[in-house]
Amino acid sequence: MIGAVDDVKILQAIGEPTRLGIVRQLASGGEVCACDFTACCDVTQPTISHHLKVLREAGVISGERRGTWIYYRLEPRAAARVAALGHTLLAGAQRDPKPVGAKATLKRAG
Amino acid sequence: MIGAVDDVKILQAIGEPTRLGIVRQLASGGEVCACDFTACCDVTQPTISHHLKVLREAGVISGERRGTWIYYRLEPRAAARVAALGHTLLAGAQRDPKPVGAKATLKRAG
DNA sequence: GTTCAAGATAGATGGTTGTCAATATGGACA
DNA sequence: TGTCCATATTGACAACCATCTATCTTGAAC
Repeated sequence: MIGAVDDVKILQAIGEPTRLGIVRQLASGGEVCACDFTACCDVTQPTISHHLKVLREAGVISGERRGTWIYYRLEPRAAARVAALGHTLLAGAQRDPKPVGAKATLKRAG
Repeated sequence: MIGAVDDVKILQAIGEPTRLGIVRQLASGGEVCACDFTACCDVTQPTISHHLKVLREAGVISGERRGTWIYYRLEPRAAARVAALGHTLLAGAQRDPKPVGAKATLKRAG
């Protein structure tokens, strides 16, 4: 399946307290200056910069420089992948329980 | 916000190749015997057992013993949290770009 | 060009994590 | 009771990661 590796990267990226905080702030703010993350989260500026890089390289956010400041926003493509995965899991969780494991089925049959 | 910590745990849990594979298999299979994970993923049995424990402790899956085998399934609550987060991110990504950062706004004004 | 502030990079470090081999546990069945 | 099989636990180790301090780069304005 194409994109499976990217999904892991996305989940790894947002599966960290500071980075999930950044992403949530972006989701509610739409567009946020990098300088504001330093204020909100209890880590130093290089750490924020590192986390922004991780999120950027995972395709979760993108930044645009405007003068001295850099403004970040969420990447719709990554957001869509998380939403799709959530939908898949929810559908799978609500499905009727019917075991289909090949090995288990064979053993139960034999 | 209640649940933020749990979200990180859930994302950390499914943000690993083997574990995401397990979860995807559960989503499509509904209910899977632990013995079948050993076959699919290219790791040893203790490693699978370890990953199942991580997923269990994050509330992503639950297991039920039936005779010799243990059958795992997805936990609807965790699946719902992923779906909700995906929805939040998608909504935030599609929002009109309007910077709201307090610090940045102040600086641009002054 | 100089200065100042925003952001990125480098290097170091302590903690976490994925993996394995070896062993333990616990149900099923003879 | 004893054996077999599925699963869990233990202990060890290498790789990775989040964080820091210090320093570099870059754009703006004087």
